[in-house]
Amino acid sequence: MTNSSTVHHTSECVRVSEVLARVGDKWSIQVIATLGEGPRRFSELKRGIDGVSQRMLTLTLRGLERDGLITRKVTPSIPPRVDYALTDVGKSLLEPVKALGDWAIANRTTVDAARSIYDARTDDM
Amino acid sequence: MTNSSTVHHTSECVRVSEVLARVGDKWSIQVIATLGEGPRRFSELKRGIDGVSQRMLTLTLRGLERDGLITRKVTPSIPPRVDYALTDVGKSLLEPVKALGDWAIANRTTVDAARSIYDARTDDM
DNA sequence: CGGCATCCCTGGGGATACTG
DNA sequence: CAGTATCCCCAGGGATGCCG
Repeated sequence: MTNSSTVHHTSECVRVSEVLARVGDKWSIQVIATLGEGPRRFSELKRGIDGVSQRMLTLTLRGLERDGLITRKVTPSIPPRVDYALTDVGKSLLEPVKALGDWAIANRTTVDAARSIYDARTDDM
Repeated sequence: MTNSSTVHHTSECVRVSEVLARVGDKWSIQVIATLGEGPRRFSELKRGIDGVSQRMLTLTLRGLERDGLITRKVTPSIPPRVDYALTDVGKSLLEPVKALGDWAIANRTTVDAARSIYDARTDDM
């Protein structure tokens, strides 16, 4: 399929880009993956995801909630408690993301090697 | 990584993040998808990928080449000619990326609907 | 044609402080 | 505890111009 499928593939690519824009940001997948193990409180997520600021965690959670990938359940107690969990849609996203993760694991050494070679080739120039 | 069950999943997530950092930028998947149809010249890629500047296209291609996902073949003629093509590793990446694309297509209306609802709920506040 | 180099500006995202 | 608000910095990336 070299030529004829160009048109519709392009429109698909835009969609893929949008998903990657959603999922490809710095923290979303880590949140999704963590919630893939089960519901978590805000502080649990913050502790579990290394290096995330509460600002970015909040923004990430808001974005995922907006897209219907996670739910946000507030328990107005003292101290307050907020639980996040994947929706069914969110869980379904877990599958292709894991596929990408498997690819990453499977090809990490290959990619790293390619980088070393490329860097070595370009250093002495 | 605080407890034992999250250990291996966390290290995987870092890898996934790295892949998404590579593939999740603004142009990489579009380049990969286009090259998935067959080798392309620089100008063909530029024309085929809407909105990309030659600067970003160059940077994207360099990054993908560095990671061993594409090859760059220079034909020193007048005018010069440069052909890009996916490597086997690059082709293998096409699979999980397409899986993500399929998810995007399958869930686009659902996600869009969730957004509309969320935005409507937050507008009147 | 296929680049690099330069300028410049936007916004992603960290650190910190305050609130219900 | 779970945020919101503010400040600030720097990398991503567009526009333009020059070169082999």
